[in-house]
Amino acid sequence: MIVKPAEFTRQALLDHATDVFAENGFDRAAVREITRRAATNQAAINYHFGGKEALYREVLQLAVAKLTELSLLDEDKIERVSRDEAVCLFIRQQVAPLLKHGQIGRYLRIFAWETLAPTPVYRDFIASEKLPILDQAEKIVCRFLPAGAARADITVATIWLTQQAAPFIRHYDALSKPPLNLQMDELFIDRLAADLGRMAVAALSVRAA
Amino acid sequence: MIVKPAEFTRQALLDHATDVFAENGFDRAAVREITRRAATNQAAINYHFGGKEALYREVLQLAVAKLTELSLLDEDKIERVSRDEAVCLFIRQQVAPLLKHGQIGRYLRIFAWETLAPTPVYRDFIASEKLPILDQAEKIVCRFLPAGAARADITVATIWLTQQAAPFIRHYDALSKPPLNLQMDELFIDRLAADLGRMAVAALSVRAA
DNA sequence: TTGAATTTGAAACAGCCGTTTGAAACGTGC
DNA sequence: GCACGTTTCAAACGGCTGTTTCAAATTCAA
Repeated sequence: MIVKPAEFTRQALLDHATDVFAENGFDRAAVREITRRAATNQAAINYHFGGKEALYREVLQLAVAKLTELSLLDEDKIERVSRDEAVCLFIRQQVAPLLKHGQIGRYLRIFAWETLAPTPVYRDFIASEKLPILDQAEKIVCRFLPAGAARADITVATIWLTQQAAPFIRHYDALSKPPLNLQMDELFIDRLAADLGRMAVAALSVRAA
Repeated sequence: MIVKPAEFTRQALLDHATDVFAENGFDRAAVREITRRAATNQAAINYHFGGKEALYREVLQLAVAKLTELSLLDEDKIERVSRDEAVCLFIRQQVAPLLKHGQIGRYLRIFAWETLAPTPVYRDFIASEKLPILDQAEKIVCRFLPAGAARADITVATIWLTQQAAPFIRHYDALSKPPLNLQMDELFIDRLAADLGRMAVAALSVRAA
């Protein structure tokens, strides 16, 4: 083995932990299941990370890192492109993970669990490290709302925008399996992103008036 | 003094079970917590219902019954009013539970858990008993889509419409507690329903072209 | 090669889970 | 008052949870 075997175990744990957390959420995820998939012992999690919570914290950090890295938008670009285009790009980057469902989609699924029932670990996490997605969404929304828009209106519109793609992440199985059997190929994702983008632009535009 | 009849215990179990299931989802809901709140013994659940799953099934049935009863729409009305009005009424009935969060909102919260991680009980339930919400949404959506719309497009738009209010059900705590402290009074709900209604109408309208 | 440090492993720990048990307590008809 | 079916209760069951323990294995430096 090229790298240290210990590091290999660590990475295997992180990788399979991401799967199990995405499938079951933090609470229902069993450390025995994670270590079984990583082909190692239960004690490995406590040795390498210090416990289930610490492992989860590291997965969360990895998640935002990957999502940020693969983002179609950054703070500059949001203000360079038109507001309609910004919305479409934002929607597209939310829908994109449907394609490689086993790769990036699991990160979004972890956050989907957290929006329903935030764990203490997640609360601490977002308290210390701001999520770029939320900042992006707020910036975009503010380009549609009137200048003196109330804080509540901004928050409502921001939550709305961030959640536009979420139903399709959650209903992935319902869409791809019988009786619908939709093929989650590039064509479908492109159309879905385009449709949702146009819908979001239209919806946000009525808030501008 | 009135001693508690068996029916009283049954009702208390159903009521507090609804709370606990809404708060934690089926898996994390503990029968010990339910029976503790209902001021009775753990064995009561198995005596009155036959087990945790059977109790949950009964809660689900009660949920659709209540939601159907309080619905602003029925099959007739959907086609009598204008399509825009139908959308607004549909959105309003989804947002309304935010007001009496402890009463009907808990039912929506249970369904929110199920959309993320369907339990076997729920799968059986929707297989036998169709949810009126889904039928309503599909009927409304079809009034916007072209006549020969593909099944996939209808489903995507239906899922989209049913989930428009869901983020605010899920983020109830984030909205009503610091740092936002939004008062979930009738005025706020009215404005939210009106805003979301107009946005949904605008979004669905672009799908008609 | 030797010795210390790192990493892995099987087993056991305490705690919570849903369910079962069998004996009390209860209301009810005789 | 008695007996009977109904309802409640504390206790215990087996199973799963995350974590700990400590010996064995491995790695790496001297």
